[in-house]
Amino acid sequence: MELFSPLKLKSLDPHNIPEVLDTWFDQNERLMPWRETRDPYRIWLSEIILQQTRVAQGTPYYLAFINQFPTIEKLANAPEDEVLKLWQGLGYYSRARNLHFAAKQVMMEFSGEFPNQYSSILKLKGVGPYTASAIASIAFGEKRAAVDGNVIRVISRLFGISEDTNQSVTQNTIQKLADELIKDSNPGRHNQAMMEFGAMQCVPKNPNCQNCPLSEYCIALQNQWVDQIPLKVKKLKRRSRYFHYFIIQDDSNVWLHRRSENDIWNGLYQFPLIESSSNELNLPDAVFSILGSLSVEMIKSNKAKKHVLSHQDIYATFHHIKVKCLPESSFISSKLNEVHTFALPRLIDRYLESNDF
DNA sequence: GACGCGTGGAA
DNA sequence: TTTCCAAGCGT
Repeated sequence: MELFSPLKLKSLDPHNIPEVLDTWFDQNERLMPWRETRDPYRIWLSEIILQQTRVAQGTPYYLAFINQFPTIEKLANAPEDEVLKLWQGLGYYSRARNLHFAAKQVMMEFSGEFPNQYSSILKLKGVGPYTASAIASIAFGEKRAAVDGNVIRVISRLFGISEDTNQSVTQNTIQKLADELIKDSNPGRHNQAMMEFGAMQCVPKNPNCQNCPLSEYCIALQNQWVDQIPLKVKKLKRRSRYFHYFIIQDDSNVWLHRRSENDIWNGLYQFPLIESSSNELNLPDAVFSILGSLSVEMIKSNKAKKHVLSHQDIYATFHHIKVKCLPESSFISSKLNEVHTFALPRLIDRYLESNDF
């Protein structure tokens, strides 16, 4: 089957794309800690951290993990709390749990030897087709096209694919083109070049097409479709959730609440809260509720995206317990156990840093 | 196949 | 201010 259709254009021969890309990568590759090694453990760790995460955000976490867990064995032997604590603030916490689980998988199911081919790497929890391809190609030189968000964007533009890239049919088309492009390449390097190109040059918004080494190959550019490709049919509307946090403490303790499953921040710790659908909160009811039913699950709702703090400054006294609604900063306690992984860690930091209680 | 999961930066 | 979205995956 001819994947690079001659009918599509007047663009140059797509078979030359990998070489052009390789030259571009020579001149534009960014230095990253995980690019200094072919240790599959480190490649894997970096790939998990970078899922849906920018390099700048993930890099400090990568360094902290390597520092604390230089080998996969040390990671596997650590308590899960310790792994989660190190992940604190990065988001998508199931990645941390799966990371820990997979480390134990490697120790138990692979005798401590990191799996060395796509099919077995794919068995690791938290590793899907993209990540398995990336590890197999970068650490072991296997010819697997790793297709992530960057590659989807680059290929859909180059080949003028205007269909919805959220559809699996479209993704299959893109995967085939990616498979075609990786032939005759150094696969690990080619994959990284594709992703780097998407991240640096063929960016989502306002890419600099006037100064692009692939402009002559780009069907989207020739048709002035660049700002419409890749097409992603938008889904659900966002909704706001309002979390009113309370700090409840006596002289030496602060009340913490552990969130439960089927909602955001599963298993993480936080101050007890009242959730409402608007920014308003009935204080007496809220205080009564928070003190009377801390063990009762708060009302849950789906499709949440944003968490807004109430700024009302509320103060009440129940016996010897002080209750205050948290406006972005509050008071201090030394009794927050370090092993807890907090939702909204920056909020906790502000609490710890203040001295007015 | 649709949905849920986090955070921070950019426009 | 709001919206988008960034090296995806599990259920």
